[in-house]
Amino acid sequence: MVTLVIAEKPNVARKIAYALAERKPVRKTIGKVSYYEFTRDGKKIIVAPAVGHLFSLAPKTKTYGYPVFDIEWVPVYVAEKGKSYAKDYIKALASLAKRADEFVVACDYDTEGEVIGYTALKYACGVDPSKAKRMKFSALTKKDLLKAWYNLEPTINFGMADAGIARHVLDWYWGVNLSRALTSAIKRASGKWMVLSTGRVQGPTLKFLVEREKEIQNFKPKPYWVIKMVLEKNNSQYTAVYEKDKIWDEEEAKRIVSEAKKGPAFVEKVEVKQQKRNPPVPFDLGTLQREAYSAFGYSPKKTLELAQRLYERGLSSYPRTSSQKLPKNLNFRSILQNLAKLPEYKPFAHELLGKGNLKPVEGKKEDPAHPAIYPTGELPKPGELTKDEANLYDLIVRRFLALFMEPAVREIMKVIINSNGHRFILSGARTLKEGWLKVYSKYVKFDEVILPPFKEGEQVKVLQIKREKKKTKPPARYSPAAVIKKMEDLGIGTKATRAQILETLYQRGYIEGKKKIKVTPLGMRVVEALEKNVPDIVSVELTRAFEEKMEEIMTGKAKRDEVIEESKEQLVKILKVFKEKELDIGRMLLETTGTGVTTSKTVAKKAGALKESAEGEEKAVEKAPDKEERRKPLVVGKCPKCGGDLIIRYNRKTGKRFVGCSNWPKCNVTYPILQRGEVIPTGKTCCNGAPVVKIREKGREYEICLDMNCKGWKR
DNA sequence: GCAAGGTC
Repeated sequence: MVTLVIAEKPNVARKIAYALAERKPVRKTIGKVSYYEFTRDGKKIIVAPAVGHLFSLAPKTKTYGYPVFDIEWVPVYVAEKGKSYAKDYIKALASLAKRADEFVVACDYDTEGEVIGYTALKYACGVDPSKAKRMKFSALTKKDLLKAWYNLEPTINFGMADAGIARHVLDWYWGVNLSRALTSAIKRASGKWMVLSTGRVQGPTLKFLVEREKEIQNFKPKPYWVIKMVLEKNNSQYTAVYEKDKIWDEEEAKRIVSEAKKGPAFVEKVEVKQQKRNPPVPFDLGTLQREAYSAFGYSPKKTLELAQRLYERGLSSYPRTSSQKLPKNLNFRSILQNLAKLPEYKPFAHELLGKGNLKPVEGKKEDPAHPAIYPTGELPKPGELTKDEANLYDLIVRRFLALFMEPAVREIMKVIINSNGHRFILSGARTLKEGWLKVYSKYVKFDEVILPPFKEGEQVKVLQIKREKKKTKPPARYSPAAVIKKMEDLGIGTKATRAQILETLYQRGYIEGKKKIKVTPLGMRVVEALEKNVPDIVSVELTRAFEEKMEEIMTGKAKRDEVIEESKEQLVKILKVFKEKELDIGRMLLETTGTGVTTSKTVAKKAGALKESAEGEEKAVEKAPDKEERRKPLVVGKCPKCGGDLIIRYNRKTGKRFVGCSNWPKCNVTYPILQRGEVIPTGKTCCNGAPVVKIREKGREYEICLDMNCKGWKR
């Protein structure tokens, strides 16, 4: 009897093995994959990892059209570029499965974990998922893992697996079909191939950015006045502000100033309050991403990458967590002892080690799979970390140290000055007791405005009372960190995907600006087009609806395939209408001014996002009354056979481009051409009069002859 | 090529 235990990821496989093994487990490898062998209660056990999803959905037949609903599970490395690392893991599971006669899924206990386990069993191990048992644990401690091992669920949770599968399919149906529809629309209107996309998370994210953009565009600044009193005490000047912070009427402001100037001014009241400020809570990923953005200006994606690197070096814990709580059984003392070896943390760590009871503050958020992010106590070797890694490490360590420290105590002082019946407020604030600020003041700033003592009733020496004209400001643009927060608040995306989805919006040319995000005209039009035709996809309600359906599948109130079928029928209708209006929608996407209702006149001139545009194509849309004549194609040279124009054409079925003669069908000259990159005519010819074109792709440029038999032919 | 979700 050999039992194969499948973990969600390598690190967890190791932990499970160490927890379940009676002695030290034996680590073995297949390819690059480590797995563990050991015995327990006389039973041979192998623990092997997946690396997240090993299988992904892909269309059964390769077409470029839509709608497409015929999909299947394929290895991730087949479906997506850059996933070749998964190959070894699938191989390893397949080979270990041959030796096993019992299977246990030990992935994270959530819908995705269940899908990872289900697909690994079915497609990598080649076994019936209903034969497998389930290890159910919520912490990776020895105690919890052993308990789970001795209380195995008899089967995997098929409700959860079905809900998860439905989520994958629905996201694919909606996302891929609508992305294809958008891409197709802009191609029909412009003749240009440009990938557009949307989805259950991209849609609403872009939408709230668009809403902010509109608020800013429509914003009319409104003037108002503030009144300030400059006063002197102990040879220093201080500025108090009028109790009403905005005065909308200038005459009123004038009146207040002239009345207040008459004086006399005296201290009406002094309010002093002490405020206790508790340490900040442990880092979940979102909070870390926000803090790293405000401290260092790192994008959420960059922060996740840095945190992942620190994790892989063993310096900090797993980053993709939404927990704000530290594990109860973590050995804080030993972590602190190690951190004390680094001079910059030594005084703080020593202070804490002197305390009897080490109790960190904790936040509200929880995560069944992982605790909050903390330093492990492993120390970076000198020079091991890059500047960015070192910055993030410092942030994580200081945050950790702060958790155990005393609250800071702040004094807030408010002096109310009355001058001829008008009240002005002088505010001060200072830190009385630093507490955790000692270690964390690098990353959090509190105002220090120290006021001299004031007594109630004392006369105030007023130097000046003045009014200042100000204007209301439009709402601020979102920063990348603020987008992540907003997504969290709306409950769209996950901790692991939000940063990447934001990057996708940049890649699509929907948004720009590294710190202050601006929606491009293209981004505005995409939301407009979707709102008009597929309002569901830009609404967070779609996520809510999916969640409800998943809940129903899990509880057995709904069937997976019926839910999928229902969504498919809904999409079929939507996509049919979309297709009929494709050309209009495409034209609308190209517009950069106006409301988007006008059609062919206001066109592609400023479609700045169309980076691949070739000269001469853009105006074509203007005189575009008819379906086929709508785009003026790019001429790359003269036809060697009939002297006609050689133009870029697209295969109707596959959407692929090629070079063909404008006199087709009379002349049948065609050349294949690379699918990627911008094509630039050179005017030169080569073999048998075939044109030479320049291809510009991702900053690279090269010239090729279009004749495949040419010696210089590439690809 | 297109989604969103795990993970390196």
